[in-house]
Amino acid sequence: MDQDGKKLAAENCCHGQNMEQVEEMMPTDECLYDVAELFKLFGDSTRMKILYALFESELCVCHMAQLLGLTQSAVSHQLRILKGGRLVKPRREGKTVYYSLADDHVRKIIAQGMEHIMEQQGVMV
Amino acid sequence: MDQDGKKLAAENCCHGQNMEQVEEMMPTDECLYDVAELFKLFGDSTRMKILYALFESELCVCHMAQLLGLTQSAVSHQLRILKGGRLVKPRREGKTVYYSLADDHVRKIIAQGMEHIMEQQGVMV
DNA sequence: CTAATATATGAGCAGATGTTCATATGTTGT
DNA sequence: ACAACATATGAACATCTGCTCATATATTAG
Repeated sequence: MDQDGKKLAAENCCHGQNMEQVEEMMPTDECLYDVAELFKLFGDSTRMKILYALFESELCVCHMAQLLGLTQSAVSHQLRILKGGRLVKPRREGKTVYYSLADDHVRKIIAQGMEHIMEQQGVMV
Repeated sequence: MDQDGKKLAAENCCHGQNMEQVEEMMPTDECLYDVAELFKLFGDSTRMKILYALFESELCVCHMAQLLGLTQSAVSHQLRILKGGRLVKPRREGKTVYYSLADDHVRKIIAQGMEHIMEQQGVMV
């Protein structure tokens, strides 16, 4: 029993588990939070569309909007978020701003996700 | 001018861009949506904690709750979502249910995200 | 069957998120 | 300076999300 008078379930089940070991290899809460925040950036179809559109070459905001069938405003808002997360970087040329993927990691992460989807579709009936 | 009497911005800027080419290599909307949905699963710190806890070995629900300082209910709700997305799989043994990562892709994706975070922290001042 | 334990789930709620609309900022040409 | 164009941003709003609480289901022991 603990101080509250209730037995903690964890004390009774899966005794074989080495909890200390699991706890030791866990990253800090802050680190896990940051990773989650990173993946959150990829977790919206509008942002994913934008990122994928930038896979091969840079594009200006208006072209992205046109290509993806989105409002200029919506694209701009999402680009702001992506820029904040260092997933894309802007390059100004006169009135237009060209965006491109910030680094190759972004490409790798998306590719990995895409792979996983494809595999699952293959497995699905 | 288009039919609405407004010029489309995209017609005037970045003339050098080959939009057809970009459009051709774009995956279907459905595919992009699925990838976004996949990443959304990784985009919550509670779920990320759970996934990372399962990195090395399977764990039962109550142990996850204890280890991560979460309610059993909260963990169970998130496990349901993760299971739905085929990121984890359950194994029943008597009263307790052990969860483990569904496949190695999950590990790879998390590792890739973690790498990205580490790199950025290195770059930061 | 009943009690105890482990997990799952539905309802309700508070906070986060993405879009639209209007408007501001920045750049170029006249 | 002014007009036109490209982009950015703030406010408002509707939707989505994750948590808590209560309760249901499943399994085992007695």
